Amino acid sequence: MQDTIESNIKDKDLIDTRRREIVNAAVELFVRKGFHQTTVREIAREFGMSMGALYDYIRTKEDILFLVCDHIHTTVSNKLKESVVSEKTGIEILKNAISDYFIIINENQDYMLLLYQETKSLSKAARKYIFVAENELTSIFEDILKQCIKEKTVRINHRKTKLVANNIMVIGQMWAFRRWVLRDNYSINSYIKTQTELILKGII
Amino acid sequence: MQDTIESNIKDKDLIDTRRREIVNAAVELFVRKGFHQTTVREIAREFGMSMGALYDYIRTKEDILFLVCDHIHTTVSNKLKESVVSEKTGIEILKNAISDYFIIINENQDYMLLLYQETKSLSKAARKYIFVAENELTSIFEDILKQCIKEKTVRINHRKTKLVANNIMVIGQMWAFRRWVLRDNYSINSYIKTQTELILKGII
Amino acid sequence: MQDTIESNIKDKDLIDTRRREIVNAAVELFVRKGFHQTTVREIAREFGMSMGALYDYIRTKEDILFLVCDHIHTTVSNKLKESVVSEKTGIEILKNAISDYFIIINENQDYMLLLYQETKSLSKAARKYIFVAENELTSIFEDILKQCIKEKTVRINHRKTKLVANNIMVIGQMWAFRRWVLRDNYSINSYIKTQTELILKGII
Amino acid sequence: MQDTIESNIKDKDLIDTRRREIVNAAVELFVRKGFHQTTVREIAREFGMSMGALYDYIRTKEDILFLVCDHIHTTVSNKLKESVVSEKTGIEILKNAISDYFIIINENQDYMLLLYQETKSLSKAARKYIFVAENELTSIFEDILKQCIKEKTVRINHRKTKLVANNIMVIGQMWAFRRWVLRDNYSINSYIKTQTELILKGII
DNA sequence: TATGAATGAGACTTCATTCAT
DNA sequence: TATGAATGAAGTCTCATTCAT
Repeated sequence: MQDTIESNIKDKDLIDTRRREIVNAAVELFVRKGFHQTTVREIAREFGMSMGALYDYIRTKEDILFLVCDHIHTTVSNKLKESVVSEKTGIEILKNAISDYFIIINENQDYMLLLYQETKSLSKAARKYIFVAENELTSIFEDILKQCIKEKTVRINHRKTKLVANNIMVIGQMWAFRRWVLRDNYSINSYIKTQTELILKGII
Repeated sequence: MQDTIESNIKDKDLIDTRRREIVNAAVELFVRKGFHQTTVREIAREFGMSMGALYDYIRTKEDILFLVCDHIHTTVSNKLKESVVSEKTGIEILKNAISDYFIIINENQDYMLLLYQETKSLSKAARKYIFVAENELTSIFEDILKQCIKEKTVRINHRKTKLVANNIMVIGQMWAFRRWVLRDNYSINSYIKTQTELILKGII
Repeated sequence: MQDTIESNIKDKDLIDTRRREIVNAAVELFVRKGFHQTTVREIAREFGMSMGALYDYIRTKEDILFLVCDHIHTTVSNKLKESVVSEKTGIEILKNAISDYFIIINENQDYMLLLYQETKSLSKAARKYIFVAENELTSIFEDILKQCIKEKTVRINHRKTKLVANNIMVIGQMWAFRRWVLRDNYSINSYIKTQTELILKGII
Repeated sequence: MQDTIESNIKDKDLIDTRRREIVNAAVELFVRKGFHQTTVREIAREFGMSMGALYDYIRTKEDILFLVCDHIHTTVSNKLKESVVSEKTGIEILKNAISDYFIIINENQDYMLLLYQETKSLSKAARKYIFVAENELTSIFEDILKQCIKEKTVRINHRKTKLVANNIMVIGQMWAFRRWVLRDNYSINSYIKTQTELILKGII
């Protein structure tokens, strides 16, 4: 979806490379200072090129935020999708998916924070795009739950799958958002174990 | 805790009055445009006084954000605390508290969003303050859970109370953050009913 | 028509005063360097206030150009209108009007140059406004010519009045635009005398 | 006079070819958007070569403007010079020259506008060059007028020839500059007819 | 001779904050 | 206590020009 953003540069591969570099440069700054507090100048410096060069690959500062958000989401999404492919029973897949998702979040805590805190600085269109991507992710859990229902290992009304899927997502993100509270009492592993139990008890 | 913020004005009562007005003026603007996109000029206009007057009651723009965040949190917090006072059994109190908290969130959706999205624009000290207040709120649920454990209506390890309390908070906030997804399938009442079931099943 | 331009300042009189100062500051710079070569910083410096203050009275750089163009046109226009009020015969009024207009141009050569060279840098709306004002000026000559026709001192088809009026305007402006060629052979007075003769011979 | 402009390229013919292409590319852009609003990138794109290649044939953006102005002037000038060669009486030649010049202007209205509006963006030296070329053109009319005087068909002081010649030029250019006013009432032919009458009446 | 990515100075504009009244 | 004009630093973005390939 990066093709949406115009560029002065003709070499498509170079655009990809440089945009990756820009994302890398920006993400740390955004995490540390937030989008608004980070200046384009700083990003260019971190990027290692001139401001002019930076602006050859994007059109506005907001484009950078979009690239960053898109990157984060794609990373998380891809990792989760990989992990879900499996031949096991629904309930096993669900446990694994929860575990994998929570671990991914744990490994990308800063990025998750960034993703959810700066979304509102995006244009409506970009926000919508992220929103859709988020829903896709949620539907992964929804699908697993539906399989569980079919296998009769989970006894909830079909209508509730979306809600439970969202619960899982949110409980996962909580590990990033409330880390300062949880850290004292839980490792990521014990967090996963405990939360999985609570979730499963609720739906079995 | 507003005393933290310096003011040119001597009359304490006047400070309180004016600051309430400032919060009222700012909150809608922040909700609509976000903190950074809102200018002090706009706030002053909405406030109905001059920029100079506005700056007699605060020291920086960030102070306004803090006042707003504090106000929102206090509102929610007070409402919840009121509702919890009761003579019923722990489990009844828990159900009521969940219901009340979720309803409060429903009635203050925009404010909740604001509270969690703009927090990072606050200074470290202010952020800490909000953080502590948030924890206080969480501990309300924790205490109820502990009472339930004592009454043996809830069978979870004592250690888990904090986690479950946080889960409740987060599931509640989810109603504000994912409203676009949930709105189609749930009213606030059916949301409360279903989520309460899931939560309770997990811990009983 | 200055009311079209927005301003942060509430005091209407102050707006007028400051805008006059801005016009004075800008006009010399524009004459010397042209609109595009003049920076807002230079204008602010000449204006004697900060850039921020400058932007309290206008919204864009182009606004300054508009103010300048409007000012020039109004100045010329007013002077000409004053001079035309008279009790003499049409032909006398015509001679006087030509003379006055040419003298006004002579006294505002730089401004005339500016007016006609930078017009295309204005927005369409502003250009239209100047265009209309220019036509008003032309119609002054047209009206005089019509009076002459009525008095039978000028024998041209009614239809031609507009053309002749435009000729007079253009011949007058020529004194500003081709000054380097004409200066060697003509003073403004001999220029007026000779051109008036040529024009009158053409229409009598 | 293009030799004034330096070039990296050795092949003189290639320089000429490419510069003609550059002029063709630039002139439409300048007409449409003005010199300052047109970027070198746009010119290169229209030119059909890279920016580097473009800069092999010029040294600065201003050089392009000069090439364009020179081209326009040369075009007009050549066409007029062609048309003047004749064996007729002075007065006939004069009428023809006026007619031809006005027709040329009519056919190159946009270019005339460009020529006179962007001149001030040229360097002093380039401006001078255009200025001299303009004078040459004027002197064509001057010479014809002198011939008329010699033939006693025109009765004006010798000194006035330059003035009248300039009048003719300016009245011609007026067709381009005031086209929106004149268009309703005149075709180019009726414009020529009427203006020629007025001019001749003035000098006979 | 041709390419086009890269440079970097500088342009316009905004806005939190102050201070004379 | 209240006003609002003024400040000026800082922000985003553009674009003529260069240079390695």
